[in-house]
Amino acid sequence: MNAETNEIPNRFDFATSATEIYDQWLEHGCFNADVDKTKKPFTIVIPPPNVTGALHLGHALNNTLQDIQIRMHRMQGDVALWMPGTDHAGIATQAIVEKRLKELDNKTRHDLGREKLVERIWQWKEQYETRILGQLQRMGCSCDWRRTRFTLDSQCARAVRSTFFDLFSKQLIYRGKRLVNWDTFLQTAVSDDEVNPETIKGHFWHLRYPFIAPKAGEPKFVTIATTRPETMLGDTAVAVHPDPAAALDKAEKLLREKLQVASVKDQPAIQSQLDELATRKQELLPQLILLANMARDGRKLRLPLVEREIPLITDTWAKPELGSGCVKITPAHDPNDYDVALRCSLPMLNIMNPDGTINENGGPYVGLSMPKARMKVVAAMDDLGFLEKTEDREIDVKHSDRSKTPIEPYLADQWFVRMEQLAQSAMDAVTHGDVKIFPARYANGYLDWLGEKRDWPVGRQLWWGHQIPIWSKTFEAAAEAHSLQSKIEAMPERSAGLISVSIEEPATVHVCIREEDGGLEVKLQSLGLVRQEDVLDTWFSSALWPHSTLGWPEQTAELEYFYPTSTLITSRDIITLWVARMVLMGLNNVGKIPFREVFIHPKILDGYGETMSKSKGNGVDPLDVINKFGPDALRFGLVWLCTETQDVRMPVQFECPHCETLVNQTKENRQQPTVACDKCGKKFSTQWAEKDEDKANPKAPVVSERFEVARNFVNKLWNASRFVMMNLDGFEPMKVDFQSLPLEDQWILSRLATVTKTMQTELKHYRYAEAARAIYDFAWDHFCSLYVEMAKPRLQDPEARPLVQQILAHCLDAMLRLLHPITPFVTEAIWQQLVRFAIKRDLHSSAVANTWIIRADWPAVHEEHIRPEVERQFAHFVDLVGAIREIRSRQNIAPKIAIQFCVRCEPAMEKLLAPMASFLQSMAGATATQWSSSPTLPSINAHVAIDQMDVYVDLTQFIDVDAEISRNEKLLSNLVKQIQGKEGRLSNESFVSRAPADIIAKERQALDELVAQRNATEQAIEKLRSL
RNA sequence: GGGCGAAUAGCUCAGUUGGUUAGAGCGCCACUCUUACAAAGUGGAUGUCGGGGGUUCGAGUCCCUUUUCGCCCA
Repeated sequence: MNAETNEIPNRFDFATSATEIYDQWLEHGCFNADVDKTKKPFTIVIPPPNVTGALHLGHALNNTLQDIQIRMHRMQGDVALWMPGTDHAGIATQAIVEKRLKELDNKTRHDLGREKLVERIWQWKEQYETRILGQLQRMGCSCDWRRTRFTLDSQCARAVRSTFFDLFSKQLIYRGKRLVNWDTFLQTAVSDDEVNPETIKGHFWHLRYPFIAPKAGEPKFVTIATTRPETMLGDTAVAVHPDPAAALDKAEKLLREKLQVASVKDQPAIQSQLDELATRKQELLPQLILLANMARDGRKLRLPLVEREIPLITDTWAKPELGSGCVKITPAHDPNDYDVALRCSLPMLNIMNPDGTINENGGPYVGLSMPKARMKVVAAMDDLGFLEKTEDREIDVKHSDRSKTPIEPYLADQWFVRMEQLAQSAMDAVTHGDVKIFPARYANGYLDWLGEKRDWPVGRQLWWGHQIPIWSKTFEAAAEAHSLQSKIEAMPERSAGLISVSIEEPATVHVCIREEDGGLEVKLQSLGLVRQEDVLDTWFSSALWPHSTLGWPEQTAELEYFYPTSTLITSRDIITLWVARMVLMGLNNVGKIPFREVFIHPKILDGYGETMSKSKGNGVDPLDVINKFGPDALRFGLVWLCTETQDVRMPVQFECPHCETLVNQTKENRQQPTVACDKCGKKFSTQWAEKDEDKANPKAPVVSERFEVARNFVNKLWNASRFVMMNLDGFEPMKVDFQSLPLEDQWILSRLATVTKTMQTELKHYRYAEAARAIYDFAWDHFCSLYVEMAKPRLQDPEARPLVQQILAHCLDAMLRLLHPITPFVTEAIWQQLVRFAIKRDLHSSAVANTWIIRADWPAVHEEHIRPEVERQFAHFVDLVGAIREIRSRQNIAPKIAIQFCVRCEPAMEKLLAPMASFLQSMAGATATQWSSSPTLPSINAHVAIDQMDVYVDLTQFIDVDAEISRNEKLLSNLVKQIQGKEGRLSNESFVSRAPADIIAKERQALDELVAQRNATEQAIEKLRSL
């Protein structure tokens, strides 16, 4: 904008304006939220993005939705606090840094050591935190940056220590041996949520174990089948079903039931299974019964290779309908076998080192990796004649989500949180309605997951995270442990509540220290206690986020005022991992729920319906979208698509850096380092470019044309504002009597009041797309296409001009405020210019407009302006304009040529529409010659029937007979179709006798009108033919 | 295997308690540089509402079933 000449460019220059505006907001503390008891608090804590990498479009959506709520509540006069921060994302971040360490320096974390590695991760964190916060700022997020937290900073650390100490003291934390998912690459246990099954090609090896001293008539071997033969080194039993006959009968019964209800297509497969079962009964069953008896008789086997004696046992885990009917039991390396071992009191033999190699229990195979051990074991068994056969088979192998390497089930010491009570409290919070989840269907998953009340394994064998604050010592004898326990219990720190002590059977002492305290640590170390190496699961610290960020465990003024927070806005994949745990931790620590509402927003998918990810190459950086379309378009575009039921599908394009053409991303080209432009043919590079030859091509931003709608809307808004401002010279605020306003003014004010009300209720209920559509329709169709068009002639009339200026200024003002939460930059830019033309512009207030729209009041709903009958009346005008325009277009009459028409209507309609003559002139280029219940028709005319009016456009000068005939014929066939439908319905006896009277009456009336129209149309066609 | 969700115009999506001829934006076609906006304006064409069955006078909407896709859990 040129301040001297009042010239306004016809595009919003977001590239320079956005940062200027954001800096101004920052400079003036517009985002700051401080305790003010005269006002209501409104609080949101950000779902802290992981510092693993830059933000993607999913984050952009998530944060836009939060910013909208924050900005709206801020305008509504609440103290709106948006608490920002990032998450250390334990395993994910460490995995990335370790991977880079390997790639760049070819080193492992052990080469570096704990301290050095953690230092490196902090560097990584600083780099990405800066990038992430920068991205949020470019999006316009109005967080209170003074309060930015990190889940690993000292304040969060203190909250973690306090929580851990509290749970430990309540005996809700314990250590136990459990079979865990072991990631041999990262050398840590990972939770079930961090592993994914992948189907890979494997083998099914059938192995024989010899019996020790079998009796006459008994088999010499038992055959088992396994996909992981190396685990035989840790076998401690072989199981057979206790009653194989009954088990086979049961399996058969199930199959027969299935066959009964199966579709024809599925029947053959089930039948063949039944046939196989019958064969088994014949051939295998006697053998299995014999084996079950042998097991009961205590028969033993000699485990080959390690030459260990192991029992044959009976357990229902052995399935007679599968394989050989017998199964090897490896308790320390298989979850099902682990359960069997618990049931049958079998020893558990660990054969693996943390790095995935065979340990000393593996006999001759010690030191080999699991895959190498597998090959050697199979070869050795083959040499011994114990390999019966090998089958190819597809098998599901769990893979670590982080390192992408296969998971080894592994028996390890793990720290757990007992979930029984905690989970129940979080379930109650939702079932009692204290925490409301939108959309409600997501409550199911939350409740189901918590309902399992599985204890939470919280330890991770990592270096990046909150180290578990427990010092332990294991003794030979229980008595020694108890004596140390007594000694510690007698310490003054114990009575001061700084330490807590417990015994893990049989002889381990655990001491938990409440707060960071070097002296105390030394004291415990002098007693021979050693700190636990493990760190806590990253979700442990994020679970405290709503209260730890507000200062807990201190009872701060912020905590008292802003907690519980108002709403949590997040994505569905972390409802259990994060949302549920925040609820239970909030209840445990603060005694109150952490938030009253939770809104689960859709996921952003690409054009193929796949989730976006960097590894697929279909990810979109919000900054690319901002650079091309602007931050407001990014936000509006996301909101426009954020509906309640559907995920957001978003086809992705490369933007050619040479010619700016959008090149569709396909499953092929998104994986390639360089792609050729569809249009100019020149090459550009993608995220995969690594070689110099690829990098030589300029990199293409990845965007989506879905944002064009929003960009166009922002432009429309900008130009409508430009029009208003260009026509505000000489503007003086004036008092307005609503009742005596012309129809068009009453109408736009009624529309404005309605859309204000809609925005408020839709946003309150998180129906973002509906809100966006409401304001879009208002701004584009109602304000721009109709009101502004009608304002044009009025602005030329000195008498009408002041009033129109007032209404325009008022509407623009309110519209900008309604849009500000969604499109903050463009509305602020316009707002600050508007001040120069109209500093007082609100119809209801003589106050000077606020300097900042971010600080302006949210528009009040003026119920008294909502006039449904005015909106109905106005619709007649819109219909009339449309009818005339259609004829113009059909007859191809140039816009500059004036035409005439007459209308058959009742006097009331004439009274309503005759005063609008000037608008018909300006908007349809047409003049009415008559308004009458029986007008004299032009000799050649085109007739259009609209609600309560017949419009006859004079075509004496213009007639294109063929065009008019074809228009009428089309109309006629349409009418005939409808008449047939209605006549059919009304002649249907059951419709007439059963449908409600008002529906029937409506149908009759509609039919009469249609028949009248048909007759008129037929006559018109006849007349046209005679010309 | 269990649970949740989706399937509507070429594309992305609306469609409240069942009730005239199922809507929007983009794209497409035609015509317009009309001084806010060509990122615009005006008009137009485009649908077996995934398939099958049922309830009902009447079904995109309710019920059953089936197919395909996505997500979560096992």
